[in-house]
Amino acid sequence: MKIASWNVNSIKARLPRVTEWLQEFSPDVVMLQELKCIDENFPFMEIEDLGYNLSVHGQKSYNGVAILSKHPIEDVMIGLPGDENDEQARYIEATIKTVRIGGLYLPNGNPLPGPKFDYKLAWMDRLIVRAKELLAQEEMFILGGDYNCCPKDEDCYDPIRLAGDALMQPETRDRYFTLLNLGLTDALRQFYPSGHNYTYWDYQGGAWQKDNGLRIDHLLLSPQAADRLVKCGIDRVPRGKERASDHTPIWCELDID
DNA sequence: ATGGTTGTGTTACAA
Repeated sequence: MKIASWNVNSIKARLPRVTEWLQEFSPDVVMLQELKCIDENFPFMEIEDLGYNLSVHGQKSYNGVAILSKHPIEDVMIGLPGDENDEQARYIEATIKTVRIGGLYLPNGNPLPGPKFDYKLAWMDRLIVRAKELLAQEEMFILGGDYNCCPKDEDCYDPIRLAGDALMQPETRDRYFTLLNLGLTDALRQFYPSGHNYTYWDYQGGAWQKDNGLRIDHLLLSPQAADRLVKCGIDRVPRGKERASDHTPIWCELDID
């Protein structure tokens, strides 16, 4: 079963890129982030016509997450628990076959210090709580998406230049590594233990052409899912196309029916 | 070099 995550930076602007990629790559499950549209405006038909079921958690202009699946989507949970006043559409969780899938769009957190960075850290604390709850069930799960976190300096093309960015802060990294220390596995690093494996390139300054990227999209696996991990990779092809998202898909394959 | 790009939805804000 192929499971992917992609921050599309507007599903409406990206629909041609998304549909061609679904047909070429044929993932079983996809977590999408930054839909930038309300549920009613999501292009359901165009994606359902390709054989995908859909669960969408949209929002006007900003954020928005979805899960696509060739298999039935069950027990959908909208929103990350822990703050009833949080109205940003950044989390969706559902069960597909025997795997619990959590699709997330972690807050960017810039500028810092300030309320946006505080919100990011609080959101990460809530994600840690949710990860603990899922781990207690001792079943297969994946927490995937745009984490807006460069775990290490090697995950950034110029760590000096971006040292002040929220994606690089020790407080951000500490919380990311707390997730790993709970027992989650960074799927990509199982196959590419070190080096540059970027998933995001800024639109500005020819970042893509210069390979000035960041590794900020991650697939974190529960121990039961990691036991079935066959392969993981980053598909750079969509980033090089016309009208591309600034992110490109990350995917993994699990050995399950 | 205090800029640059893309998207939403109105011309400001987020990334």
